[in-house]
Amino acid sequence: MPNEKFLGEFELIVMGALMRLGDAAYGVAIIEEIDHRTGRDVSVGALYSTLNRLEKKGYVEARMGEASAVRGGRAKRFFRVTRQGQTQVERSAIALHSMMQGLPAWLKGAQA
Amino acid sequence: MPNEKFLGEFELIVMGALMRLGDAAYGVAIIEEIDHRTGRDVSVGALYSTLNRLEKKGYVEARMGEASAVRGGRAKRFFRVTRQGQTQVERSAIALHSMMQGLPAWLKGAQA
DNA sequence: ATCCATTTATTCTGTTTTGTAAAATAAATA
DNA sequence: TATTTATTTTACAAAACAGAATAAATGGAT
Repeated sequence: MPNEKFLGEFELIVMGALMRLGDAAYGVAIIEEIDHRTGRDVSVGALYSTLNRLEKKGYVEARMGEASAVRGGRAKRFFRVTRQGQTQVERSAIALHSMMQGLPAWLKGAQA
Repeated sequence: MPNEKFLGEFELIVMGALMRLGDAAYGVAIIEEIDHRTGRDVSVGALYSTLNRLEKKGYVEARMGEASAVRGGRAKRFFRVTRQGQTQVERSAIALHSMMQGLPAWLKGAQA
């Protein structure tokens, strides 16, 4: 029996952003949320290819929104974490925590 | 200026194992440490290619040990995290924590 | 009313880096 | 010289990433 997979580093970051944003989770908002929390400058390509991959694996679901009445207000694609996705985040969190708990570098990260 | 990179998911796991093992961090011991803590079945190839990449980036350092007086006791290659590597683990920890803190899935992982 | 520049947004294309398994090789002892 | 512990090599799959292309909307000029 082969290994069950864990979420990649960026996949986990994106899942976190989705969970935080709830209903408001679409492209630009996700990029801004990640930038705001981590200072990371995420390219659109990086984000969407990750979202599509997560969708294919059944860890996120997408729904189409409606166009908004502002210049360029094209319809958004909103994402949310599925139950399966939630489970995967937990699995990754457990693995990471088990491995890193108690280490100074990790604790330092927890405070910041 | 492009983005500074973060450690990958498995890279972070390996760095954690090195920190835990201290002086005793070599191939088999690292694999066993990861298996023990996470249940993950790491192949030797996966481990060494990751260690070599981390070494090339200056995040770990290797030293050769001496052969041990047991059947097949070939000399081991021991690894330790460099100061730069320590910094990278912190950076990744901070990013991950900032993104995930407060989320139920993450907290659940922290307990387990 | 229609064209078109501009804006917000997603999709597509291609490349690099990371993750992985398995086979090959090496160095030791019994 | 067979067996054991260990590392190295090889080859490929998956994840991360950037940037260009495309799409769909509005606002203003004519």
